[in-house]
Amino acid sequence: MIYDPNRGEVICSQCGLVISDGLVDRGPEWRAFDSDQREKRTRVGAPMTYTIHDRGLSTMIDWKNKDSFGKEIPAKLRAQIYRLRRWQSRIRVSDATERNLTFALSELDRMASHLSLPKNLRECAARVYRDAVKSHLIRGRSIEGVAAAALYAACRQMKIPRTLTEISDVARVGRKEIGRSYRFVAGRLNMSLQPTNPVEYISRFVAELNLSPRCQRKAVEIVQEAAKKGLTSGRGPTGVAAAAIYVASVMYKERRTQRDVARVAQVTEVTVRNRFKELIAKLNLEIPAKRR
DNA sequence: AAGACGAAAGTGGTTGA
DNA sequence: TCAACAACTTTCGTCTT
Repeated sequence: MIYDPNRGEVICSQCGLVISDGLVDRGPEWRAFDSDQREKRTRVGAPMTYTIHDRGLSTMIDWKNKDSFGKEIPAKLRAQIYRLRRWQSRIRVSDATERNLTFALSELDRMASHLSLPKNLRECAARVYRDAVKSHLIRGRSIEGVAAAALYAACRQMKIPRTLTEISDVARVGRKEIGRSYRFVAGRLNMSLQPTNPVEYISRFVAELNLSPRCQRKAVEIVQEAAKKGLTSGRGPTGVAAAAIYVASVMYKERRTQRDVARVAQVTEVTVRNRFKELIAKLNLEIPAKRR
């Protein structure tokens, strides 16, 4: 058997069969030209991240009383290590702004977890929050509010939009305040704040309603047609998405009630109806006669 | 009985003077 | 800064399936 570290494969030396691949190379990522270099260049630490207040660059001292070889630390040194740990944690979150940042980022992570948002989204939100702090935009606003706003902004930037209502459900502040903070922060940071495309919502809503993929495709198509006729401008994107999905569900005889569609889109039935009426009027769509 | 429909009054935010 | 305005919501009554 031969181990090929460049490919991460274990290969049978007789026949060339790949026995196992995708192995993690645990060696150093540097090339070493002599034994001296090989000893110095070892693995580096964890990647930098925006979601930890010091970007994950500070030292951490483990709570275990083991040294780096896994051996027990003699009792004589325990007290010293203990003091070092105390100082380390004090230094890590030294002043008030650091503490606030720590709190905001943990809050950000809590909310993102509740909404099961991907990690890169959290990084993005953390970056937005840091920018807001740097530009002194938190003054007069609650940390929770700005954190929630940063999350909302990140969702829109990453094209994985969540509604303000969804954010406020997991936030500790009301929807109004989040909206206000968002507009303020996004404006001052001149982020690209284009209105959300209803299409971005469709896949999520469709999934929640257990509708077929072709139904989803139809809904997207309807929204695009509606956009051409100016039926989307000025309207709430969730309402438009909801109506399109409703129409598509009826067309393909997978009908969901207006109430259900309205619920997942977090709008009222009335709004779904109004958008629905506009769609069938201006798009001359034919709804298969009241039959299922 | 549940769903669809529509009218009327209220809310929060934008716009234009 | 204030009033007009459009979109959306809430509530409620009526009609349809």
